[in-house]
Amino acid sequence: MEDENFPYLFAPSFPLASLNSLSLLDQPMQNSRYALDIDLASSMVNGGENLVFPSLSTLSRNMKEEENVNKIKAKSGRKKKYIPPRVAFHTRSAEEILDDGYKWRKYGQKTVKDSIHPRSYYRCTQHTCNVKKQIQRLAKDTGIVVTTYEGIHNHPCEKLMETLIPLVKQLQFLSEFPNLPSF
DNA sequence: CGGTTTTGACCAGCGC
DNA sequence: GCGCTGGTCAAAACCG
Repeated sequence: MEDENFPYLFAPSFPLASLNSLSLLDQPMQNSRYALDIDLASSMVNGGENLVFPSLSTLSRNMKEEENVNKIKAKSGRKKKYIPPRVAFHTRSAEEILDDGYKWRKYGQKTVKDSIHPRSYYRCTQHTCNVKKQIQRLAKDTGIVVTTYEGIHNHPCEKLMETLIPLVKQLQFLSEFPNLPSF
């Protein structure tokens, strides 16, 4: 893959569940720079990996660039809070906790202005990894859950590895018998 | 017992 | 300054 950061940015199951209706929003949520509109209700209709993966790859690259630019600005410029790039997923779902393949630890919850529903704060449980996410319901449309990610995972997704490792082992095993009929 | 959630306290920006 | 708001800390509670 051309973007080395991409595989660690988002786990497969989360976007995969929503391939059918992923689209870029015109207006990003709050202070998140990028937003993706996802409809879980129409999930699993067909596989559209080619649709999603390139756009997430681009997002990852944009976030990295923006992070670098902002850090340089923060160093040389005046005292302003550094806001890291964020990505917001809009997901129509009754369930708030969407499985994105990573393990998270909740570290806070806040009632936010102009919304009945509280916002929850999560951190990636991997000690070396400081990726965070926020979860809240959209005030305007309660059916929509907004999941905002901040940072890029510096380790692979557990769930992804769980499924991949047996496959790789099997391939290694099969490769020891080059005369086997291929499929 | 170890990890996670809950929840009020605390703190840092921002606008006035 | 001062109050409001959003983000984080940390102690206690909770749970397998």
